Amino acid sequence: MNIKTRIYKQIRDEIIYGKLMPGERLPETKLSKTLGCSRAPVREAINQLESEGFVFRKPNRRVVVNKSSPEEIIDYYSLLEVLEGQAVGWAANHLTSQDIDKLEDMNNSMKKISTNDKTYIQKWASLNVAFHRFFSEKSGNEKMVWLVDEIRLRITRYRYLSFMITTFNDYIKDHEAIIEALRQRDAVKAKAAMKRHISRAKKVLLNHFFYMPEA
Amino acid sequence: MNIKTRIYKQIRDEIIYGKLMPGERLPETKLSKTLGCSRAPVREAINQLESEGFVFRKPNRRVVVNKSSPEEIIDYYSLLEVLEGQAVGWAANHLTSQDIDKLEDMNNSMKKISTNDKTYIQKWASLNVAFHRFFSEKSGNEKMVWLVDEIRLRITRYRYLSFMITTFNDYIKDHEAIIEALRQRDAVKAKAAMKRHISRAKKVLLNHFFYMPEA
DNA sequence: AAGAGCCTTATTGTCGACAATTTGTTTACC
DNA sequence: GGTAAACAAATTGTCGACAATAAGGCTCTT
Repeated sequence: MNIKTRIYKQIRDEIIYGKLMPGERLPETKLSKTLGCSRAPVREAINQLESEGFVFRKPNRRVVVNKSSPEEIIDYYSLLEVLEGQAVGWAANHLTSQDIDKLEDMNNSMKKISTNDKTYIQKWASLNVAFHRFFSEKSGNEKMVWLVDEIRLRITRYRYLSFMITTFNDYIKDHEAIIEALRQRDAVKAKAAMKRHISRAKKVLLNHFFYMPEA
Repeated sequence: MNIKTRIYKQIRDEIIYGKLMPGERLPETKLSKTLGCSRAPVREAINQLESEGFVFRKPNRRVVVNKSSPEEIIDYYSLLEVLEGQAVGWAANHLTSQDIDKLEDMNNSMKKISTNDKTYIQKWASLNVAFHRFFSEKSGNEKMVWLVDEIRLRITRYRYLSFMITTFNDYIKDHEAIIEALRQRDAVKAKAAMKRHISRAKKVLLNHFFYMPEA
């Protein structure tokens, strides 16, 4: 693998998992020393992180980690509601019953994940991504896949937190409602169910991390 | 201005205006010689163009100009319908009557542009961008601005062609319909009008450039 | 003590060079 | 004649260096 790619993933993950905090500066020279390579790959990695919204350049050309904010969560999730809702609506028209079986399998696998399993967050996350990605892939619009992926990448930070606080039962029921609507060939209902599902995820996140009562 | 930025704009414009054709390769060494700089800024410019969908890397790490396709037009414009439609719907709730006046002014300015003016395409384009951008800016969702800009950047190639073939009257009437619906405070109607408008632009483009009868 | 102008230091922007990889071409073999 | 190995050319990935720019600190003045 490229040095650039390795560096990129490393820095990105440190941002996602909260090791690099918002506002923290990312000087190329220091990073290249820490990571044991020259500035060129570090620079490319940072440029990519900038284009993906993880970091941004201040007017003085210093690069800092982007901050988290409830507004950002609201904005991204509201767009996901619109886009994934539309994706489900489009996909509903040409999903085969085998496709729907596959969705059900994924959801059942999620149901079986035990929170005693040490890697349950990773397992849930990857199944959940696959479940959601299924719709954009079957929407018949290639660019929908790109767009939803782009947004989901940008909210990975938040979703990682979300996974640690949620009892997944509500989400699984949401998924079941979507699947049920698809079985009935009711595109409008399926779309509405997806929007509700994403809206719930948005609220869960907002409640836990920004509007928490002073306990 | 940065060398990187200058190079980026130059290459991007050559792609947009059809000077660099789809499939054409972009070797860093050759470009740096042509453009009179070292490889570093060329490389950064190309990376940015890649992240914006203008070029892509083949498996052999050669970079080539992305091809145009009717599917791509359909996909991008369909997403714009959804997103800009939603933007209008959201914006409708908090647009002041001064805001609507401003929209009307822009549309009237577009109406007055004469095709005898040599720069009429540029004038139309910038007013049209401002008109459309107004809604995402007023949608109350910052990320909507980013998303719509991102998509519109990617279809600049097509829109440039579109400007050369269209009689703008239909578009101006579409805009008027949107404005009228907004004056009536009818968000649903305004949203539908915007979707129709973008759908029309999509069809115009498709008809002229890909389904042209063998004349 | 507050602010303006220098000096030092940290950081980024750009360069040329080399190593690694891929492509294209020639040569040898069946 | 066609295929494979060997070689040459083109291209990218990475490096270290230097120049340009901005930040932080120092002195001097008021």
